[in-house]
Amino acid sequence: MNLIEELRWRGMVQDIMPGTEEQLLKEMTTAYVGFDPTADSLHIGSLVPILLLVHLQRAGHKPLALVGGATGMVGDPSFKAEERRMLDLDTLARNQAGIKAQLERFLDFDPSKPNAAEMVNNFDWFRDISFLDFIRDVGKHITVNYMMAKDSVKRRIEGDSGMSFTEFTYQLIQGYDFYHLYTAKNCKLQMGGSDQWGNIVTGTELVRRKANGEAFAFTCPLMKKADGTKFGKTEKGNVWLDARLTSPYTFYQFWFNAADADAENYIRIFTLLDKAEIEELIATHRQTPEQRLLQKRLAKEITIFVHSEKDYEFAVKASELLFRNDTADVLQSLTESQLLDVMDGVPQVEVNAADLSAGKDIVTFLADTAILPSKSEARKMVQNGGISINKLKVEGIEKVVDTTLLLNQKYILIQRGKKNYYLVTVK
RNA sequence: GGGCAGGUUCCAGAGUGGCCAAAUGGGGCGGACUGUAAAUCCGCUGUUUCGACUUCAUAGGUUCGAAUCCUAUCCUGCCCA
Repeated sequence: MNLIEELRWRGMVQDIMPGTEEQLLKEMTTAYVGFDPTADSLHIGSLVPILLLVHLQRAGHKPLALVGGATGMVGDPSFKAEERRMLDLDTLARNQAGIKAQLERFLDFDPSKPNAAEMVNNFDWFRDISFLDFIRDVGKHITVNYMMAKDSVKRRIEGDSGMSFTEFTYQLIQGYDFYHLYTAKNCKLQMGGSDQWGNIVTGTELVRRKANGEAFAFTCPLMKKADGTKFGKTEKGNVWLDARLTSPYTFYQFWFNAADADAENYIRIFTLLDKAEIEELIATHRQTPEQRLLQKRLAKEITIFVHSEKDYEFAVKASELLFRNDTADVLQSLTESQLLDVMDGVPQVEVNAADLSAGKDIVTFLADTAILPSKSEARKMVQNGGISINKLKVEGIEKVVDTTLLLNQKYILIQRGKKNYYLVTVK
């Protein structure tokens, strides 16, 4: 299977420019994907473009990862209802560094290889371009009519919040990136999410008009969930690749909880397992969906890919303890190191020994420890039966939290809802 | 620059002087059921020492009383120039 066939089978090709497949078969091709420095870590939404680069490199081509230092200063309006808030320069610099460090993990940057991955930052070439130069050299080639016709900006043009000129410029800036990489690094292909199609095509257009060259592109469908909700979010927000922002346990749980219909797509997109193995897994899963074999395998593969084998094992161990039903007794019998092992990655909360020996009512306790944001929410949660201590449900708001509840003389396990755990440690 | 229409709680969107912490829908959270699923059903969804307190773009004002009326400012959309 060639690269495009492989990606097609995995469901990773949405739009493709004619000639792209031929180009990839003809020679080692340099291709790039852009990453937005909106945070100092990538999240699992970025995993799809990362995997595009991984597949590309495995197929013998040369991947470029572009960090959008310049584009991040402007903000991509594509399909967004409202303008994004601007990031200050320090934040951007920090974010770029964080993202760069993460990408290094997934791609082979060994310079001795002909198709070594490279990292580029578009701030490096935009820094020295003046506004006048830009509008004369680049703006001349693209009409406003062309730019406005893009679906990606339609929502903003027709909507009721407007679009600033800054944002409107975005597609030209991104388009120029492609032109620059084409001339500087012989980069002939851009990939990205399908929401980037408009921006990408502006780039190929610039390459054609300004450099009289031919550039190619394809996009990958945006991740969607079968129930139509947004991919990549949990109750707590984004699922990040950085273990400090999303623990490996939470990360593992995210994939483990994938709906059946989604898991079949995810395993093709997010793992590098081959076709035969994936088809077999799916077939088995359809027969016994309640065993969640597909989700387990999916979660395993990605957790190891993004974190490590060790992190994966912890996550499994913790999941078993936290989700088995009869574990109130087991919990009591754990030694301190066993407990800490399993709770690795569960948010930890500290509390004063003095406070606890005096005893605190459950509502105050939950609010003080910030497990719930306010007393009224804490009260409602307890009254709804949403709080458990050491795997035992709290029956009413009269419940007092004191030292009698301590596990190993220093821990209390608080559970909010079914899936949210907090380990309270006495200081 | 001119005219018109707007800015309401997470979102959409009611409310045009007291009955408004503010309808309804969505989303979110919790519970039951389950496969740590989907669907369904139920509860909650500004804060609180439960007496109150702070909210309806911002700042002033009228009134016993304002999200609702007045003035100024900021922002957005549409139309005209």
